[in-house]
Amino acid sequence: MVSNGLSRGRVLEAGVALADEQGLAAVTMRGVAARLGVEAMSLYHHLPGKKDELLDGLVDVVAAQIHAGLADRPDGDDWRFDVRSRCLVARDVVLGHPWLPGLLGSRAQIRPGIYQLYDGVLGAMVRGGCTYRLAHRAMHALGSMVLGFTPELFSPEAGDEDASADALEAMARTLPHITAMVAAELHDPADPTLGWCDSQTEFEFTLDLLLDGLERRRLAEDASLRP
Amino acid sequence: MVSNGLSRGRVLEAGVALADEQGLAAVTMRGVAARLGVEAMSLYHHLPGKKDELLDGLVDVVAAQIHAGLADRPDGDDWRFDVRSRCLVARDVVLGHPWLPGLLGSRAQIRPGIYQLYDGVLGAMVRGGCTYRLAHRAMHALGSMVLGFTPELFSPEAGDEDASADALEAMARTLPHITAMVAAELHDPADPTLGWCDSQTEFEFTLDLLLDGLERRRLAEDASLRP
DNA sequence: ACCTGAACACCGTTCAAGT
DNA sequence: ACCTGAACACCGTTCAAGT
Repeated sequence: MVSNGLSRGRVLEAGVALADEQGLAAVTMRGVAARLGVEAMSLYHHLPGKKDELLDGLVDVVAAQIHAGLADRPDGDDWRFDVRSRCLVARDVVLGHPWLPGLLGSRAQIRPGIYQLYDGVLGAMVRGGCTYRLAHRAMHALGSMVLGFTPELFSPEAGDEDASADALEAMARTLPHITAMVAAELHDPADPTLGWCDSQTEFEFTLDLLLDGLERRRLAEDASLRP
Repeated sequence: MVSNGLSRGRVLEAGVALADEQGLAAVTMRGVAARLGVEAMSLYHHLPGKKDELLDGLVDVVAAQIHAGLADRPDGDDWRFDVRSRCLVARDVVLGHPWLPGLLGSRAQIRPGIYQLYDGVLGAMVRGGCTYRLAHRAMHALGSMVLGFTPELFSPEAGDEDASADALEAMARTLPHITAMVAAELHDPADPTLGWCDSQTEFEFTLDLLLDGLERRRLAEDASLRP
């Protein structure tokens, strides 16, 4: 036969299955190839970016599964319900691929599919009346819960310095809320303590959010024990 | 000379420095050895557990740094202040070793030094009047924020099935609050929906904690904009 | 005891060669 | 175009050998 039926999609599918069954360490070029009944070197034809592209592809596959799960999910009139259901869908998918958080943490670049997930949450919050700053902080808190990490949206790597006008337009099209958020925060000198993705401030904000909520639950438990 | 001055401590120190400078991928037996001016095979004498022991040792070094930072930190009369300062110290140390969360996520067993950190937070919360159940949920929420993960305390691996009476006694001594929490939750049939570390319930609890807190912040912002 | 050199089975990747 | 075999520089690890 002229072709083996090998394709980028089949290779990534095999990589995900291998990671699910034997962990990320088992995902080697030779291992994935063997699962497809093929030589390791054959993979390079379908993954010009080499193993980096394989690993990025694993992230893309999981991100696509999350997006598929989000598709048949109705938007409610309560932003909390909406964000909550998005997080639950994402978590449900990630539970089936427990290697994902570790993989995400080890990758240099964040994949577009992951950015799109954050963009959706951001949109739901802003529609619900949240400011971009509040939504930004929520992203960090929720991201670390669901995916085990949160990308620094403002870091130099996120928006490459050589970003062309075309690239910016494309970003505004696929990530409208992230784009708007960046614009809003760049032009908002209201709170100089926050500044440019001040991650320490973000961290303390989320920490206090949790501590305040826990104290409120503690007081409620106290009250119900001593009526 | 009869000895090279090589020791477990010096090997781990070199491993941490290498990880800090070039990332976790650079931490190879040969790489660490080269940094010490020695052959890779020499390391095995000081790390009988091989590379696994090296990686566990990196975790231990960072955990020790956090414990050192916690030592000169006064306990306040507000549990939130106490927990907050513990989290900030831990985060401060982890920022200097950004490879730690990924490493923790990839390790099978959780190190005693990490358990001790959780035990300290647990103790502060219980002293402040929190129930063990609430403190348990807080641990998951805070753990994923600071270390990027939270161990399943009740999983079979955590308390090995062949745990001897001696081992249990040692655990009760070094991890008094975790031991008490496990005991309390095992003998508390009050809430059958939670059960044995029901991680889905834990997740939804934390999620709602965040969403409720965000909604409260949103309403506060709204009120301040329209006085 | 502490350290080493040679060797083995792996890994990612290149390159020239097959069809 | 799609796939392969041989080869290279790495990796963790073993083992027999040095001191």
